[in-house]
Amino acid sequence: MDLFDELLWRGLAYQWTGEDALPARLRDGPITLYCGFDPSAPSLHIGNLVGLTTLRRFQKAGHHPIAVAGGGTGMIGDPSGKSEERNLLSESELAENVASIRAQIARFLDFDAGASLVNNADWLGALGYIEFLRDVGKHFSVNAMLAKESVRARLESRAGISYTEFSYMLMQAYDFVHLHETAGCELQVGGSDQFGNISVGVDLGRRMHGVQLFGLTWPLVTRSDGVKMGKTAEGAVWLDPARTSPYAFYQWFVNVPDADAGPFLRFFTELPREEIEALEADVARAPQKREAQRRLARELTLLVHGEDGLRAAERASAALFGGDLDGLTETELLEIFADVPSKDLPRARLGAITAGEALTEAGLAKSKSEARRLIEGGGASIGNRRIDDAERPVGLGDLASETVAVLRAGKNRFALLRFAR
RNA sequence: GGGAGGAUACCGAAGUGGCCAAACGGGCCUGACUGUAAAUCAGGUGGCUCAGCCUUCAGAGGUUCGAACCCUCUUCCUCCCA
Repeated sequence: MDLFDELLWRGLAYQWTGEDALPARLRDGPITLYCGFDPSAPSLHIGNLVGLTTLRRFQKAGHHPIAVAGGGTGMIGDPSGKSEERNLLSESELAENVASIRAQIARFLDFDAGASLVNNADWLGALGYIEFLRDVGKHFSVNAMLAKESVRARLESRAGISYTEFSYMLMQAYDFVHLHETAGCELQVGGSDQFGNISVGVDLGRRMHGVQLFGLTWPLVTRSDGVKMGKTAEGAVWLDPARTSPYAFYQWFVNVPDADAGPFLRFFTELPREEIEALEADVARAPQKREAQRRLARELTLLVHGEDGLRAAERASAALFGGDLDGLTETELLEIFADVPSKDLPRARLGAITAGEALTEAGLAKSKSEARRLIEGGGASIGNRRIDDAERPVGLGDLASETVAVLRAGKNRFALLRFAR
């Protein structure tokens, strides 16, 4: 099975330009391709995973991936899928973000073996306006631009679209052509929402240089239960362990609905077809074991957080979901302390702090009222014991070990409180 | 430029002087049932020193014993006329 067939099988080839010419070109020999990443936050998140793993697949198949941090386009703002004009970041903020994202991309791509990361601010920033209008803008028809879905949606909305965002697609198209000129890049990959922007780049390549460029998009990844991709009650699931612990990252994948486990294994992992099909059969036969979800979580946690991160995530998960919370030792609890949401409190508060306050301090409830409601609804416990009174103090008897109390909200939200001496 | 109608909690949307911390729907949280599912049913969904109190109904003033609701000004939005 060659790369393109594999992408088809995995459901990653959703829409592409050039019809049969693209798979033929891929069979022809190594190709240079790129995928853009939005540097508007200092960390990538789960939503960027498909792009990262797709570039990785190409590199493993002998191609040359370029990750493009949109430091320049990030200063403009992509109108695709946005209902209103977005806030622009400063140049220095973007530069900082690009720097921290580089380390995350390095986990997926081998920069020593032909992969590279570039920041489009480097060439877009140097571009003169007149030069740009003359060399690039000349090739675009406003009539055609107005017909693009991303623009049309905004023209019809009350928010409208600024000239700045309207120009976005020209910038992205120019990126493609520039990468072709400087690095021989022939293919741009992205999510299906990018197909419009990508095909504009393909057109520009033909008009400016008479070359055939290609675009390939994957489908929008969604969850069958409607949970937003990479979202939890606490917010996005980030790749940065300081923002989302390996434990939380791992847990997000363990909790993927059965129906999505197979597709996600295909999208995100490099497991071979037979193995994925076997795991899908496992889900059908014994869904309660979550073999597929566990494997998915394991593969991705290993890739993103390394051996140590995976070990910590599995250790914490086994301890908390193992059933016997009271059987945990101080050492075990301290080991998982860093991975699970947790907080240190002075020993003096032991015996004085109420259960409601403890839940709030631990971050399981946003306010004491919410903690109270949680308790009244029977959804909170310390160790394995349900809390029945928000006012009852948390004392020595509630500790699972010498210093640590294990709090739980609902079925699977845990937090630790440590009352150190 | 003239005229009409709007702005309510995460979102949508009722309410138009006291019975309003504010109906209903969605979302979200929790319980039961389960598989750390789904579906279903039930409860909850501003804050606190919680049988009470405090801050909310675009913003600022005012009328009133009492205002989300009435009046004035301001900001923003929609529609009609030019």
